[in-house]
Parts: sequence; structure tokens; C-alpha cells
Amino acid sequence: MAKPHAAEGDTASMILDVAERLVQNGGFTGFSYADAAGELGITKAALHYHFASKADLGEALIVRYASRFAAALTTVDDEVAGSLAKLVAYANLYGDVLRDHRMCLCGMLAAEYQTLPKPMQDAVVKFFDDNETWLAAVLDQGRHDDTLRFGGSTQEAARMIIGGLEGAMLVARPYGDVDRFQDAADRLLAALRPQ
Amino acid sequence: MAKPHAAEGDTASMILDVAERLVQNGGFTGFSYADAAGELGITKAALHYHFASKADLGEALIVRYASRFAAALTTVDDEVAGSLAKLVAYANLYGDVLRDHRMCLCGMLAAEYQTLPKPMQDAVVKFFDDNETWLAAVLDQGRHDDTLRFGGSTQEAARMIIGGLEGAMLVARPYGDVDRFQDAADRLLAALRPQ
DNA sequence: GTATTCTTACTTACTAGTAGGTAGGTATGC
DNA sequence: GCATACCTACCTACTAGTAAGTAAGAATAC
Repeated sequence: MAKPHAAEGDTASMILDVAERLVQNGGFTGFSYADAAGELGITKAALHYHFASKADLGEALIVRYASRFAAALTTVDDEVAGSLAKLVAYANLYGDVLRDHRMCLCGMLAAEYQTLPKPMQDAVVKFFDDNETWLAAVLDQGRHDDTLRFGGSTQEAARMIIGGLEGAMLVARPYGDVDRFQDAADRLLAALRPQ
Repeated sequence: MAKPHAAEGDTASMILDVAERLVQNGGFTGFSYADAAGELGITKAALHYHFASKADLGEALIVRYASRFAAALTTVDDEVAGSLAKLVAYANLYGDVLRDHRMCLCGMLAAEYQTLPKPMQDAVVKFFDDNETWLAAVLDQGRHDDTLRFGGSTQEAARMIIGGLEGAMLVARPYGDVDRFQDAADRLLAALRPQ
């Protein structure tokens, strides 16, 4: 049975939607229940009804973000052929976030990692681990069929892609310049092309 | 005439020292006058005496950080020969910050850029601009004497290096793993070497 | 050379506002 | 009648910031 009025989304996911945007722009520390409640036209107490503590909300935020990201990667696997094209599609996922005037949720949380509650820390690390695993598989494939060429381990190359894209987003945002990100992303992937 | 007891540093720079470390670890939003005052064994009011507002302190933080960074770049210019070696030295400046268990101050502030007071925003952008200028000069030199080889503009290459190093730091910190940064940095610079 | 005044570098004690969180009540729907 | 999904009204802790006072030293006046 579906939720009462799923058309506009249930309250819990509306809270997550607003909180996600606020955290992506101002960080988890900078995010407050009062701000989110104000935007939604409900009270802080209603937020606490759905997410007992800020730590719970934060964890739910990462879990949803990570599962949506994983779903996007599965779609890329299914619909994009060729290792290089898959990497380009991967970089475009980051570009989409930036074009929406946001920082990657987990990139933002990585910055304030040390101040995060343990369950959020673990969820952030899991996000990066999962990305690394997916990338390593694509890189492995590309190296075997010679559509990609690079030195060192696929793990190292995967880590450089993640770091490179997160950093390109991080620096592009102060400039409000998506091209800045795109140039860096293109150049990052160009280094993996044969010759 | 010198200050009374400059040996232990004057109060203002002791405040900047503590504040810098706190901001590099927990962000500017996460940083509080009370925390810094507590660590220094003085009162919040004493902090306000030296830095009237949090925004003033934040700006002073970036200005000092940027000028120290600029001084380090001048030292590299003077003491390191060869474009590639200069780039390695540049990456090592980032590595030093990470080995001190810190995020780059301006990388951290880039994450929370949108919540920063205008003077701090401008100072962050200036930091990245200055880095880009220095790197572009080194890259230009290396390309001319053929010790470096890369496509596109030097500006684009410089931006990729900054983004790549900032991102590698950002992601390495949750793992508490300096090697993770070092591998990414090495690989980033390897892409600029001839053949 | 000593009294006066000003400056530096603070402290104590406070403000208004906001943080996350909660106890208890209420309207609605099954 | 009981669960769901809230709201009102609050609490405690903490935020940046301020007003007023003070101890110690330097500068100036005579």
C-alpha cells in the first residue's frame, strides 16, 4: 500500500530533500533543524518526530544519497558501452550535482569528517569505497580491452579520479564556474586514453 | 623595539595558531570563540579584543595562511631547479599540511564558501588565483624547455593540479591515509612528464 | 623624580539569539 | 481506541558579541 499522498512526496523525504540541499551548500555543522523546518513550514518538533536526532537525519541523508548514486552507476553499466564512455558518464554525475549549484554531499561531509558522529563517518567512507570499487571494475575492463591505458594499480587510478573530481568541484564552486570543473574532468580522463 | 616576550609569540598570533588548526579540522562554522579561548586559557572577550568579530579573525586567518604559502612558493622558486621538481615541491606543501593531520585551510573554506562573509570569500578566491598564477608560470617554463609535456592551456593544467591536490587531501583525510594523497599527487604529476 | 594621564591587554558579567532536543497535548484516519 | 503525524511550549547549552572595570606599564607634565 502506498503512502497517503505520495504525489508531493511524504514528509520524511521532503525533509531529506531540503536537508540535503542545505548540507550540500552549508555543511552538516552549518545545517540546522530550525532552517529546514522553516523552509518546509513545519516545526522543529515535526523534524524530530521523523528523525529523532540530527545524527540520525545525517545518516539517512548519506544512505539515500549513496543508494541513488549506486543506482545511477547501475544505469551507466546498463546503458553506456565502453570503458571511456562510462568514465565520462561517471564524471557527468558529478557535473550534474555542480550544475545544480551543489557540492557532492559526501565531499562536503569529508571536509567536516572529524566533527561527524561515527555512523555518518562510516557511511561517508563506504560511499567512497563503493565508488572506488565501481571505478576499479571499469578501469580494469578498459585496460584489458585496451580502450584505457595507465600505469599503476586500478585502485590507485580509481582513487585519483574520485579525488580529482571531488577537488575540481570543491574549487569550481567559489568561482561559480562549471566550465572550470568540466575542463579538469576532461583532462583527468584524457590522461587515461591510449596515447 | 621588539615586543616584551616575543619568544612565545604574541597573543594575536597564538590565537591565529589555535584558530587555524581548529578551522582546518572542523571548518569555520564549526569553530567557536569559546573553544579557541578555552584552549588558550583566556576569555572570549580577550579574543574579541584582538579580533573584533569572527569575520575579522577569519579574514586574518586566510591572509596569514596565504602569505605563508606565497613565501613557501618563493622559497621553491629560489631553491628548487627544474619545472617538474618545482611541481613535486608544490605537491609536498600540500602533503606537509596533510601530514600535520590538517586539511588545506582554503580547501576547507571552499567547502563552506557560500556561508562565508564576503571578505573571506574574496580572500579564498585570491588564494586559488595566486596558486594558479604560480603554477602557470612553472608549467609554461617546463613546456618551453620540454621538461613538461601536456595539452591545452597552462591555465587549465594549473587548475587541474590545484583541484586534484585539494581533492586528494579531502578524500585522504577520512581514511587518515597520507599514502592515498601521495599516490594521487604522484599520478597527477606523472601525467605532465614527457612520454 | 614624581604625579598624572593614557594605552595595552586583558577580566567579569552580561546580552540577545540560536542550537538540538523534549514533554505533553491534539487532530485525523483507520 | 489506538496509531500516525503533527503542534505548542518549553529546556538547557551554546553562539557571537558587548559593557564596564582593572592591573600594569609607558608617556608626558611639571
